[in-house]
Amino acid sequence: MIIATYNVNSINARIENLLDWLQKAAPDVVLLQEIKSEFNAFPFFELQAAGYDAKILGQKSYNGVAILSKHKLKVVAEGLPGFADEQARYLEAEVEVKGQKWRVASIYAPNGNPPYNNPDDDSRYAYKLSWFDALLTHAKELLELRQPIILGGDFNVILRDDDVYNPDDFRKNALFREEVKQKLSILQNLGFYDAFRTLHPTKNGYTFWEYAGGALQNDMGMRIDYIFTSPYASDKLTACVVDKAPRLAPKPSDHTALKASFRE
DNA sequence: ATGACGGTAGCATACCGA
Repeated sequence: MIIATYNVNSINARIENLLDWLQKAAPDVVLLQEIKSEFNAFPFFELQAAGYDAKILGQKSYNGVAILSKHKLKVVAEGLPGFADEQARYLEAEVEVKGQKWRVASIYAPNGNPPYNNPDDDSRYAYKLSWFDALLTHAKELLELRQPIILGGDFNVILRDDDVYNPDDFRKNALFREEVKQKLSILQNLGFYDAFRTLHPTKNGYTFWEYAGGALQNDMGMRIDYIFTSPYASDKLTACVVDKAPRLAPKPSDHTALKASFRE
C-alpha cells in the first residue's frame, strides 16, 4: 500500500497535473495540502472518475487540506482537536485496507514568517508554535489507539542543515528556527518516525523548490514535507521516496510528492 | 534588501507563500 503527501498549491489550478500523477503513481491514499478551495469548488467528480473518494476541509483562497483514497474513508477530525483555528490545516480520517484500520492525517502547518511589509510582526510565528503544541498534544492521544497512524503533509519545518541548500541563510527563518525544529524532535521522541530520513539517513530529500530563479534546475530546494509513522505503522514501512515527477511535469506546484510504502 | 514566480480575489493591485 502506498500513502503519499502532496502540497498541490491550488487543486483547481493543478487538476491535470494531479490526475496525471495519480494515474502514474497509483497511490492508495493521498494527503493534499493548500487545495485553496471551498467544498463547492472542489473537483470531486474528476477525482471520483480517477478512482478516488475525497474528503476535504476547505477554505477560500488559502490553506485547505484533503484526503483522497481508493479505499473506504471516514473523516474523524476536521481541524486539530481542542484547538480553535480559523485556518483549514488539519484533516484526519480512518481508512480501512484489507481489514486493517489506518489513521491518516493531512497536515498543513503554518509558515510562521512575518509579512514582508511588517517584518517585526511575530504573531504568525507565535501561531505556528501554538499550532505545533496542539498537534503534539493530539499526537500523544493518537498513540493510545494502538493503530497504524500516518501524520503526513507540509510541516513547514527544515529539520537539518542538509535539508536545505543554503542553511546559513535560513537560521532566522521561521522554517528553521531551533524552537520549530524542536517541535518535530518532540514528535519523533513520542515514537513517530520521519519515514524518509529513517530509511535514508544521508540522502537529499528536498520536496520544495521555489518557482523563481531556476531553483529546480540548480536543485536549490528544501525538505519540508514529511510522512511521520506511529510505531504500528513503522513496523509495516518498507520504502519512502520523493517522487519528483509532478514537480517536473507541466504547470507544477512548487512542492513535489512524497510517497511511503507499507506492508498491508 | 528586494524580487524572482505563481495562486487567489476580482479587475488593479494586494496578499500569501518558504
